[in-house]
Amino acid sequence: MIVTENRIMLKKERQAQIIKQLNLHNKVLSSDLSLELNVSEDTIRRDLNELALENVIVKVHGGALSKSYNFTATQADTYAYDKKNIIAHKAISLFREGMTILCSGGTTMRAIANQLPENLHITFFTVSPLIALELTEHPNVEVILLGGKLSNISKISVGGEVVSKINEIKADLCILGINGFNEDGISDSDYEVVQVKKAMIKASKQLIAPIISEKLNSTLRLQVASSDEVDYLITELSPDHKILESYQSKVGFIL
Amino acid sequence: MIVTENRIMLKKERQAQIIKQLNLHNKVLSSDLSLELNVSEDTIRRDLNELALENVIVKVHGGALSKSYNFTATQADTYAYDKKNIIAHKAISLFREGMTILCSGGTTMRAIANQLPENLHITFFTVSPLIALELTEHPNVEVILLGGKLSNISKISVGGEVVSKINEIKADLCILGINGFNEDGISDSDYEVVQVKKAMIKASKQLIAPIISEKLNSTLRLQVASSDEVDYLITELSPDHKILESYQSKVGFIL
DNA sequence: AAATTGTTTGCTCTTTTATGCAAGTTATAC
DNA sequence: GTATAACTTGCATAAAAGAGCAAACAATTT
Repeated sequence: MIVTENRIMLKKERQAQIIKQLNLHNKVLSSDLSLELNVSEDTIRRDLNELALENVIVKVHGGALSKSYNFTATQADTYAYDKKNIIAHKAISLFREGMTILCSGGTTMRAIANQLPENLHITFFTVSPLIALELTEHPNVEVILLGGKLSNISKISVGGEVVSKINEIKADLCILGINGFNEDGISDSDYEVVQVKKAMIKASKQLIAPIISEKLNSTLRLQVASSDEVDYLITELSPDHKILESYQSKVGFIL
Repeated sequence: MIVTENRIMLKKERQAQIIKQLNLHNKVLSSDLSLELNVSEDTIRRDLNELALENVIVKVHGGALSKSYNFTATQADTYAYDKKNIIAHKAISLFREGMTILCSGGTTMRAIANQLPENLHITFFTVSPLIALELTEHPNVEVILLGGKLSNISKISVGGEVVSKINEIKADLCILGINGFNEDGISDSDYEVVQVKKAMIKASKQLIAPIISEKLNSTLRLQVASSDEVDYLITELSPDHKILESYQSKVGFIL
């Protein structure tokens, strides 16, 4: 086979190009990228979806925006917002007076922090400064912020300090912001983040996995936990929805 | 070389533009936006509706208003905002490549975090989750968040853990958010916060005290530091302003 | 080297989204 | 009140996204 003009580009390489473009212009159009990189728009879309799943970019109709293009403070798109509130409610139903809860970041966790009833006395340990701030709005909640190097992408504390600090904690519940989830369990794309999440799971009696149904059946590079470690899988769907069927035997409960 | 004529604007991008205009003018007209952004008024209306649904703007007949426009406080805020930016600039002029800076919270510190030039490589240690988040927007900055119990009022980490962690640090500069200041020095009202601030000062070679002039000559219950410990007093005023006269002999430098 | 397995890519078909236009309705101004 | 601008609703169109499939390719094992 003869490569006529352009040398072949590997997937990773192409995605790196996309990110480069994004850093440069803060936005990219799928159609432009398709031309520039000599692949079909389908491929570009798949790339963008992957990068969005890894939380590196923000995908929008027609292309993608750089993450720092942080305009709407309530980044939750209008319709996902409702779903997250449903999930938040289900999660909160598991909370009991006096509990100690360990949690990471993510928009779903943010919804939980907002919906939290005023009367509950709970101690939260969190690696997410944003969640920590939201939680301090509740007078009956004690917030312990776990410090460390702050990851630029995921905005949570990472590193050995955090992990060893987590190891000292004994929590009732662990709530993880989840990026990838399938029958095998929870996965993520950032090594540092995975270390922290693993420690969080180990430090807690029960693991709650809140996830929007559209993120189900997605896999990222690194394994965080197997599905049998998950005590509660919470989605916005009814527990007997057929999408969840394959998870019934894998996780503890589905809410 | 491919020059992408960006005639096409993504929806989110357009909505970001609208918000920008709104922040700038506090009100926008659908008709104006239609012309500026080259889309029909229908589209603008739909955008405004969406943004209103997300609670980002207030939609009215003919256009939209900025959310804060409803509170009369905006003017005063913006006014103080300018002063804080002046202070931020002066403070940043003391920053050097490779420095380690220890900082607390407060709106002035926030202005500093925003104004920070992109190219500087600095390591920040901070007890403020909010400042930490703002700092992560700068790619060349390393942010170490100091964890601990999060104070509901001051929104910074406090407690023995934080203090002992701070004692392990050796920083070049310490920037404190300051509530009370007079010829005797820095004072504050929260015991826990004072402990943290004292530790921060001890851990740093130089102490920077940024303060809005109107807060000068105020005293709070607890002493944080004497004025001769302050290396740089930074206000929005000219260093030779008469209000600052009585401080000339007390502190290191006045900027 | 051949066979097997899994990944990547492009194509088709269908569904969804974004946008503008037209017709009828409501609000605001004079 | 009436006129005008702004809004609503429904519809049409084009672009984009999603699902499923098969060929091409890469990585492994035999």
